[in-house]
Amino acid sequence: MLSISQAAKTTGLSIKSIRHYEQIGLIQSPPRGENDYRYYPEAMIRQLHFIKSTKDAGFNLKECKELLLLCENKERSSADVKIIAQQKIEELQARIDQQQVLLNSLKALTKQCHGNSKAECPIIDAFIK
Amino acid sequence: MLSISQAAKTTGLSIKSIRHYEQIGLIQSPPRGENDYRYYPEAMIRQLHFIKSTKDAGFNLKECKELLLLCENKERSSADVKIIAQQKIEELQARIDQQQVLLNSLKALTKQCHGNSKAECPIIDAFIK
DNA sequence: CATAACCTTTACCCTTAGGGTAAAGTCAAA
DNA sequence: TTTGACTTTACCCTAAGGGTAAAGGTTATG
Repeated sequence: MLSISQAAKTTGLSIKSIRHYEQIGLIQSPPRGENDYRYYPEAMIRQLHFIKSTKDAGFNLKECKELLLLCENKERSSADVKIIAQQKIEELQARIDQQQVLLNSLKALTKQCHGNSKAECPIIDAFIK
Repeated sequence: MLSISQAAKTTGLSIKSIRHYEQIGLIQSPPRGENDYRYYPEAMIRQLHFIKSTKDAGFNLKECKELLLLCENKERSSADVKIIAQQKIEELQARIDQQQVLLNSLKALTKQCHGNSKAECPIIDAFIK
């Protein structure tokens, strides 16, 4: 049984995050000692590891929860997992594309700006329109 | 003098946003009518337009404020504007790169998943480690 | 054994950029 | 005049925690 700081250290999560996950129901409440401290059994440590991985992979906590449920469900079909992954792929792609558009126009504008001590500035001008 | 809904319509901002910008000091408080309604003179409408443009260009409100100040400062140097734009370019590029990494690994994983009715799933397996 | 250094708890406020809603007052048109 | 549209302030909500305080528990050292 690990204390919360030990759990944080081995999973790479912060103490705040672990408590937060409990609060929003992403993990269950761990057993408490007589001192009221949280003590995490191995099964919960494994869950926390899993959450860390999915979070690092770009999933939000709601999606992490779905994946965790699938992870622990032996009746799952890999199709269900794949659907979630594909949705995230599309979301990521859309975000990247959108940011790339912004980046390109900002680059174009910036290239036109002399960047000197004068007030005249194509970047500002573009925003005034 | 435009009412807040007229200001919102012509600038493409929401009423909530306009009030919010006032609250955080991004714009000044507009004059009020006897009815206590906000009425926006043309100069403020131009500011709101400018804010809409910079926001659409990917800047956050703090940066919008900096740009607005530069916009209204006739002593500005275009170099100052260019620095802000270049910082945003780097920030956007970093975010895109990071998301691209996530996207690539998620794509690789998803390609390996059969997406059938069986429980075996390389995506889940990757997250368990 | 005492005390310092560290750990844990709950609770509260903070972040971004507003959205949603309520209650109350105001304006304009039929 | 009444109805519908508009405005006001005020409050709670979002995601994912970070920071801090106050209080109490634990451990290591002298």
